[in-house]
Amino acid sequence: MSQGETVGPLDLSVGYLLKRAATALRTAMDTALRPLDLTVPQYSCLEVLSQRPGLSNAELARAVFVTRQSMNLVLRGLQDRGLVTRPTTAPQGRALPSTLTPAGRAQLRTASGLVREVEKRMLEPFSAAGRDGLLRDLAACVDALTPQE
Amino acid sequence: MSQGETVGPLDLSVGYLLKRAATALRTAMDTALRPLDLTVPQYSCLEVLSQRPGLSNAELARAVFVTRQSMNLVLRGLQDRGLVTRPTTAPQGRALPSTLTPAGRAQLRTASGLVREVEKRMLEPFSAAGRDGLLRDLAACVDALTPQE
DNA sequence: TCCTCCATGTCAGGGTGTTGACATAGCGAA
DNA sequence: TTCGCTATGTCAACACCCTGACATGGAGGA
Repeated sequence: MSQGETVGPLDLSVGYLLKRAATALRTAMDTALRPLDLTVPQYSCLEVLSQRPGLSNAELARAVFVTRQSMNLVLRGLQDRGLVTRPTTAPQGRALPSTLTPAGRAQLRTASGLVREVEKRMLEPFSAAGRDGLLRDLAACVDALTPQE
Repeated sequence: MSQGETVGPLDLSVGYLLKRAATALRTAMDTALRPLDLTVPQYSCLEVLSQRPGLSNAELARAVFVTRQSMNLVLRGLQDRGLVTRPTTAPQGRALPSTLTPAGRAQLRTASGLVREVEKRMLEPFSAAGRDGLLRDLAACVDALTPQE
């Protein structure tokens, strides 16, 4: 059953492989982050927040491509674990700017190492030029699919 | 907000772009298939069933990388709409081989055209060689991430 | 023969993400 | 000033998929 049968032209479809690759990466990241009790969305949130501190819930949601509601749950979980702080009252407007706590920064550091390890494993068979090419190709796919260019 | 701000090194991460590309493709396929009242898993099921008729629920699930339970729901929906037939009693063993009905084949034909259109749009900026290279690169990523080589 | 192991289909429960909706706070034009 | 318009945070309901579990049917070894 493994792969001896007639697999059909599915393996020749870019869409099929794209999904397979994304799923494999997601699974690998998930298992790598499990010892830290971090899900992939939680890690993504920490990473974005580290690069752009003070982002509001809605801005974070847009950056990670989820809804505000989902990001709110993620943020609340991180908040309860003391990895992220959010003021109880909005400094101006309604946006509550989130920031990493020192514990959050430490957790992110180890998590980032693990994730980078996974990416390195995935990109092992590539040369530096090949990696850049893949990056460019994926970006081209996204651009071609995005309606409002 | 669009993309003028400091996006940080996120756009340089292959994992990030992989996820973005897969999400964009999924969304595009979903909107393309919406007029036919087909979800992406339903379409995938029809496509696999067309290439390998008589597959059982469990085999279909493995082919599409979902659980038997999820595939069972998909299959039941397709069955209720008359696109797929499944015998009520197993010819042998417990497996119930599924087959496309003529209506299912017709629906798949138009759906397949729409999906192919989306893929064509995504691959527009690529040459034939570039497309093959992308295919090969994605397969390499999957292989590098899959534990049991 | 009988018995153990494996695969299949199915049911129940939980987790996670989404859509829809609502109240509130700032901004800009009449 | 006052009236929309937009954006934000939050609640509820729903859908989807997964993990866990169970009963049944076949195959292979003692």
